[in-house]
Amino acid sequence: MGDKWSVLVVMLLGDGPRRFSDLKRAIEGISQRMLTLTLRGLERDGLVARTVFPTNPPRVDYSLTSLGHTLIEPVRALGAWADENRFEIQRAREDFDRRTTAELAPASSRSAVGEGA
Amino acid sequence: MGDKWSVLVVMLLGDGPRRFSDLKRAIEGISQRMLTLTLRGLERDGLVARTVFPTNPPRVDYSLTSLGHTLIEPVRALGAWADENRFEIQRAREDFDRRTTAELAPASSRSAVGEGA
DNA sequence: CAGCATCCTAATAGATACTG
DNA sequence: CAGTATCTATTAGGATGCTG
Repeated sequence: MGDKWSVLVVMLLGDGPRRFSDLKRAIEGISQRMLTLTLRGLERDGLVARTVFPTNPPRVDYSLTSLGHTLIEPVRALGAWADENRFEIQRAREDFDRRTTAELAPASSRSAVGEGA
Repeated sequence: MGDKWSVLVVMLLGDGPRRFSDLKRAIEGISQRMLTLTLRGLERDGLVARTVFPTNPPRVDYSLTSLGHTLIEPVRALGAWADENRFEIQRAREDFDRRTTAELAPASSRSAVGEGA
């Protein structure tokens, strides 16, 4: 998928299997519906395995498949990048927003101007 | 951002600067509106630089910033993963969909059943 | 060429209530 | 506990027309 919930779930399951509500608590901010949809999507793609224990109350474990495990490394690399650069990105955004909020105080256009090639 | 258009743009700009319509042609399937929004977003995050040549007709180059360049490697790793595993994922999806389309011919539930832990 | 503005639709997220 | 069902609000995205 590529969306943020899927990324978080894959990262969490990288440390081992987890139960539904366990994931729900761990993620914080995700609705139970989105967690269901996310897990269903990951399961569909063969990244996550779903194991039902027919106990009462019911228990369902989610774990990464072997394919899912191969995803961790590249995803982690990207996560690390995001983490390392989040302040620089934040700063860039603030700069950009300040520059473009000055849209009403002209005398300067929005972009760098290049020399004719 | 993380969306697919941004990923594609970053990959393309990894090979060097490109002009707007150049990108539009290269991406194929992107609308001019989405390309504008995507570039604006990347510019805002400090990943892409926009250079205007005040010629006639106007010319605008987009290129990766140094921050943008550091993104290429992790993004490429993820892209490589997706490429390597796309058939397996496709197969997993077909399996999953076949299994869940049989939702109307029961006598088997949707998931693996675990032994009681 | 490189866009911005506007309109409109379809997909998505999120909250809430209910079930085996 | 682990969901499903339903409804609403927000968003993404495409199409079109206009400008410097």
